This record gives sequence, C-alpha cells and structure tokens, in this order.
Amino acid sequence: MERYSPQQIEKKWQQKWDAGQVYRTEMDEKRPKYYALEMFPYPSGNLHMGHVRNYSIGDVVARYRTMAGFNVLHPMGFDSFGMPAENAAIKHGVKPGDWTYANIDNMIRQQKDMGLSYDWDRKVLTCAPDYYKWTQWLFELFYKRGLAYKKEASVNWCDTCGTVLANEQVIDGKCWRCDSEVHKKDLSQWFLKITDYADRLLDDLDKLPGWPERVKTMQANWIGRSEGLEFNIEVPELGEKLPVYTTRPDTAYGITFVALAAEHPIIEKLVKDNPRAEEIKAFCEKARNQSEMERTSSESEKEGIFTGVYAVNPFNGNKVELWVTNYVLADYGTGAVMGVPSGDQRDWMFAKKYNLPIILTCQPKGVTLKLEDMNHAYDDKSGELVNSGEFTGMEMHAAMSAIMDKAEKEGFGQRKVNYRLRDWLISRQRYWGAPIPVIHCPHCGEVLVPEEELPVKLPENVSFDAGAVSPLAQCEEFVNCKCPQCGADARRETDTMDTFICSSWYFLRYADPHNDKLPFAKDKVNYWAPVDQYIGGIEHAILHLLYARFFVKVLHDAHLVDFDEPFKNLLTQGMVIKDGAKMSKSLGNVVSPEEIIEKYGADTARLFILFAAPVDRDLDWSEQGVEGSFRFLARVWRILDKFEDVVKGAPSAYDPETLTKDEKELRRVLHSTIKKVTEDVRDRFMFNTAISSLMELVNAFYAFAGKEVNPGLVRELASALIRMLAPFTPHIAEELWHNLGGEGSVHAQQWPGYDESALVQDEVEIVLQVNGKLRGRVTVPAGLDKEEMEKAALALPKAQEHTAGKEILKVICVPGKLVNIVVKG
RNA sequence: GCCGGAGUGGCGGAAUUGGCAGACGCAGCAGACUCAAAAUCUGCCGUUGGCAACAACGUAUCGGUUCAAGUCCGAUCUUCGGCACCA
Repeated sequence: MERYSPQQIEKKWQQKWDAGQVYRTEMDEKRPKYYALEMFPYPSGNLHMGHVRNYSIGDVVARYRTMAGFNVLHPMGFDSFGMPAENAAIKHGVKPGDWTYANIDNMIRQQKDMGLSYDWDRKVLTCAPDYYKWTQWLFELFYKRGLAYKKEASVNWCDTCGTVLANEQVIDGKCWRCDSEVHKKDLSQWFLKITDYADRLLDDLDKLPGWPERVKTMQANWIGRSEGLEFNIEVPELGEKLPVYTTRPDTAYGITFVALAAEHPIIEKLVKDNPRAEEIKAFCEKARNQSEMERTSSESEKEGIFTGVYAVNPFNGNKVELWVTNYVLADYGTGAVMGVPSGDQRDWMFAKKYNLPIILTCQPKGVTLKLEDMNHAYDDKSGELVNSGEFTGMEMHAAMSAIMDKAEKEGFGQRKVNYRLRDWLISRQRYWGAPIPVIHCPHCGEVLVPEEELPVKLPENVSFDAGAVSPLAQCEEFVNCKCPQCGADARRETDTMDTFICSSWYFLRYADPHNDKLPFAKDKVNYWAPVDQYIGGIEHAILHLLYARFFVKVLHDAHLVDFDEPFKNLLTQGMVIKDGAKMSKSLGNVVSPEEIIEKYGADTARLFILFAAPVDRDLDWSEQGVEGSFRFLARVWRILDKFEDVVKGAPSAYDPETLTKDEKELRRVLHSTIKKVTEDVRDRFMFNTAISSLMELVNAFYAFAGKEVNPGLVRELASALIRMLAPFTPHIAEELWHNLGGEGSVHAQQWPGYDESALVQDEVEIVLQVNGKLRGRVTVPAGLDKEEMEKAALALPKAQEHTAGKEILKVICVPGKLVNIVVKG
C-alpha cells in the first residue's frame, strides 16, 4: 500500500457510492425503521463549518443505525424560499430562482464532497412548485379548519426587509434576519391560530424525554401559560363593565386604581364629554409611538394620566381612580389591570409617582408590616391576608382560591388561563415565498383557490426595483383574476407565506417526495415518521421547533398523520467558534470547509469536528487539532498496512483460549472498545469519547507492531476497527476494508458485536486507601470476595506503614475496585 | 428580576451508578532513526518540596453529608443562553 492520501481515495468512493445508489431507501416492513434528520439549510451558496458539524453528526447516526440493522431514512433538502434570493435580485439583477438553484447545486456538490449518506432521490426544495403546491394545500387545510384568518392588527414591521414579522422573529426589538429596529404598524394580515394549540404544545413537552431540558424550558417560557382570575370592574359613569385579569386574586382587596393600556377600546368612550379629552388623547398617542424597545423594557419610566372617571372594586365596593398608562400591554389579558401597589412592584412605583393610596393586603406570617416603613411592594408568594374583609387572616394560597370562588359564585368573574404566545403572523410582503392561495372577490369576499388550480405559481417577470411595495402586488397579470365562485373580476392575495411555514412540514415530505396527489401518502408517512433523531442548531429552539410541532398536531387532528409530535429525539449541536468568537466574515476568522477538505480530506474534517468537543458544546476550531486527526487516520492506515498480509492469510475463526496473556489482553481491549463505542454512539451521542477509545485501541494495537500475533485475532481486530470507523470516516474505512480483502461495501456490513466473556479479566488491580487517601495498589485475581480482598490489602507493606500504631475502626471493600482502611489516631 | 446550562492542567476535553482526578488529543520536553531536517516510533508531561523513594496541595469560592465528593446537600461568585412592564 502507498501512504494515506485522501485526495486519491475520497472522490473514487463517492463516485462508486453514487453510481451504486448505496443510500437509496425503500419502505420495508420487515426491518425496524430509523429516521435520522439534520435541519435542512438555507441555500446561501456555501457550506460553513456549522453545516459540516451538523451533517457529520447526522451521518454518524445514520450510518451507525444502518450497520446496526435498521432501515434508515436519511434525506437532505433546502429551505429555499426567503429574503436573500430577493436581495440578490435587487442588487445584482439575477432572478431569485436562478440565484437559488445555482446555490443549491454548489452546496450539493460540497455535501457530496463530505461523503454524506443521503438518499438524494428524496431531495426536497421548498421553492419548487411541486413542493409549494402542497404548502398551499396545507394552508387551505388550516383555513378550512378555522386555523387561518386575516385580521387588522398592530404588527411588527421591519423597514429594511420591507415586510412584517412574527413575534418569534423579533429578537430584543430587532429583526431576526437583518438586526434593524422593528416598529408597530396597523395592517391587515394573515395569521395561523397557534394559540388554539397552546395547551397541547405546552403539555406535550412532557412527552419528549429525548429533548434537551433547556429547549423545553425555552418553549414553555415562550408559551407562557398563567392561571388566574378574570373579573369585571364596574365603571358606573360609563355604564360599562371593565374586565381585568390577575394572577393574584388574593390581593384584590388592595386595589387602589385601575390601569388601562393606551390602546384600550374603552378610551374612546371615556374621552367623550371629558374635560381632559385632549390631554388623554395626547398621552395615548405618545405611548403608542414609543418604540417596542421602550415600551417593553421594565426599566423605563411608568407614566399615566388620570381619566377623571372612577371604577368600583366588586369585592369591597371601593371607588378607585381609572388611569391610562404606558405600562399595560394591550394584547395580553384584557388590556386593563387592577392596580395593587402593596402587592406588585410596578403598581407600587406607579402609585408612589402619582401619590395614589396604598392598602396592605398581605404580610408574612407572624410579622406586622407597616406601609410607612416599606420601600417596595410585598410580592412574596407567602403570607397571611390583612384588610381583606371576610378573608382577613387567611393563608394567601387558600385565600386565592376562596376569593376566586367568591367571584365565580357572585357572577362577576371566572377562573381564566392566559398565554404569552400570540397567533403566528404568516403574511410576508415579499416575492420569493409561497403565495397565499386566496382570491379577494368584491362579492364573495375571501375565496380559496380551488385545489385543482394549485399551485398558485410565482410569476416570472416581476420587477424588484420597487420601494416599499411587494413585487407581487405590482404584477398586474398575477393580481388580476376571476373569482372561482362567481366569476367576477377579483384580486389575488399578494402576500406570500413566512418561510417557516415551508419548513414546518418538509420532514414529512421526505417520506413520499414525489407524490403528486397528496403532500404525502399516509402509509409512507406513518412508516417513516416521526423523526427518530433530529439534529440542528439551538437557534431554532423556539421558532422552527415550535411551529413544526404545531403543524404536526394540526395534521394529526386532520387524520393525515397518526403521531402528534414530529421529533422524538432532539440533539442541539453547539456552534463552531474560532479564537473565542463565532466564525464571521467581519471578524475574519472564517475557516472554509472546502479548503480543509481539499487539504486534509473529508474524513479528517469530519473526525476532527466530532472529536474536538461533545456535540452539544461549542467547538473551538484548531488547525493543529485537525493535524492531529489527520495523523490518527494515517496511523490507522500504517498499522493496517503492516498487518495486511497477516489479515489476508488469517482464518475466519480462531479459538480465543489459545491466545497468549498479552493477546488475551489485546482482545479484551478490543471488545471493551466495541462496547464503549456502541454505547457512546447509540445511547449518549458522545462521539468525542467514542473516537478517543478508538485511538486507545489503535495505541494498543501498535504495541504489537513488528511482533508475532495470532492472525485470527489480528483479523478480528482489523475488521472491527474498520467497521467502527466507517460511520465517522467513511472513505478511509471503505478503502481499508477493500485493501484487506473485505467483501462488499463496509457500509453494508454489520456493526461489530462484543463478547461479554472477552471482557472478563483474570486479574484486577485494586486500590488501597487509608482514611480515603490513596496509599497503594495491588493486582489480585478477579472475583475475590470481601474478606480475601481485605486480607490482600492489609498484607501490603504500605498498609502496614500507614496503619502502624493506629486503631483500625473498619475496613470498606468495594469488590474489584478498592479497599479503604479507616483508622484512628 | 425569573428560568435553564456551564465553571476540571498551558489548551480542547475525560471520569456513565459517590469509589484511583486529568483518559484521548493538541502544545511542550527527551530519546531512537537520519549526514541533517521533516516524517515516524518510544518515553515524560497538574502544582509545590525532594537526587529519589515519597509527601503535601489540587476539579470557581465557602461550608456540610460520607469510610470516600469533580459527582450529593446548603450558600456565594463568575459566565453563557432564554424570557422579561405578561398583571
């Protein structure tokens, strides 16, 4: 053999695998299925190291499962609608589609260079008409089920992107994509009713033991369920009942004012015949114009204006002032809040600023609080009630439910659950997305495009030089159409769908990617899905992963799929960083996968990225570390080269009983390595330690270099080593497999099993401790009982030395591990 | 503020159920090979003291439980991420 030269072997095998369609997958009811999936990329044009890491992990999982006997689905596609294609069109005058498809071609080439085991026949492109046809079909399904609606709302608008955004896409008041400030705009927009599924999306997180805790916590926080009481406060002057929501009904006797959001509809009524009307209107105007950042920061100053109108606390009949404020949110709860300064810090600050009265309703048990000594609200969730009528003296939790009972019994309130989660705004005023399949008819109103007319295709000749208006809205031949119901001249909806819709169901399409009758056939989707192992970045913890769960639940309810969670197990990989920072063009610390593969080969790139850190932690890129990984592969190559003739001439079986002591030990290392690698890959996703134990095995093998070894053992070792390397470094494994006379592809081989009896050691080293401190070691026959162990340990000179003249209190024996002598004095 | 991670040599990291802290790799040092270098192979490699045997110390800090703690408990600090005027 020549020396290890990846450039010569990798291309060769990639072509053979491609030609032999090695990774084609078909349904097979006889074998257990396994669906391994990496989050599909946006076709930016080039793979970055984050992709390389993602796909390397996924490829190990898929290849390991294949070897372990599963029928594995391992597909790849592209999330290929979205802004960058349109920006390229505006900037360089290329068509978004041309730009996108060219990028996809390049990225597929790079993915093939990595030697990934995808079934390319199942490739899914969300921008292809035969895909977005079904995205539109699913929109219509949602619409028919009452889960898609258009409404006028105050929405998030990004000027730079020229479109609205979902709440999930606003990060710290800024656009998730371009980082520019987001502001509110009143527009008529399409929403999906994800709030209908809030409870199930929250509760079913418990059905996902295979998800990282932090992702589940993030989703739970985002959904933000809270339980409380909604009750009516009378406003006698207006003859109105004003509903308010609280999670602290136990403090209801401490209401000293009522606060309204500046957008609250009752304000219109309030300002009629109100001497302060102009002032109030001006205040509301000012509050509404505050940026999202200012309004939602807990630091910003709480301001308000008294309306001159009073409200009545239904619990005790107290007459309290009604204020308009800048700190009550219009779209949470009822947009009106009871003000209890003694029990809520915000209300406290507000009351102090405007000199509103404060009534104490709760204090710690056995303590008497005095308002004049307090400098903040008492908002601990424990204590006893005071000044609370019939509830005075009651423990607060008991009081909470008693007070809610009272409100329900007397009919002015009821228990209520509220969510932080809002409906999903899916309209985008952009061109490069799936058109929303709706026609607006002057007579019939909103009409769905008939199913047989789908897809509503994107027109080709549109202009992108426009300002704020969507390119689709300017395309007359797209906009003008006939009403499918009455035939009248009508206008087509020009909004496209959020690309997160396209990615909310792509993993189901892989099960049946060429279906032209349905998004997917039921038997196929139920055979392959749900995804057994999903792998991707933590940045999708809320966005994509929440939306996809929502979609699957709706599809479940529509009887299109039998399962109601899309991803059984989730693995969130860490970032690839360099010099302590995320790789970015502006920092100039980007390492190009293409260059690394060219220089060291794909196997080295994959091995390093899997070895350098546990999968869920950030990984520091190190060129020297890459060198080390390359060295390891070259080392494997050389040792197998040395033993090539031995392996080829070896019998297929041998009797382990005939091995020498050293050979037996080598066999034990081999089998314990198989056990360790199997468990690390299958159960723990600890690829770094799996690889380190393969390195140890190779080190142990090197101790026999140049020596006479049982050929059967060498053959066993070489075969298992190559098969264990196959998921990590598929090319070198395939080459070595063939060099040593292996039949067929190494990737079609069975994963090596281990022999429990080979793991048993004749002798074990046990540790001697005195008072827990390590004092010596002794090698003893395996399987000694406690007394024998104790005897062997006590006989050691070290034991004598450290216990001399001291009283032995007791001796602890851990079989096969250690003896601890406890002494006094 | 609330919620969730993380903190171990010069560096990346290991220690899976409370049982030898630092596996494996990188960097470093030394030896072999070589005219020489590279490559390769072999050995050393937490800190302090000691020629050494060895001893003391050591997993962010302080305290606790235990024969035994990186691991469990309590408090604190640092750091990363999420949510945050959600009533």
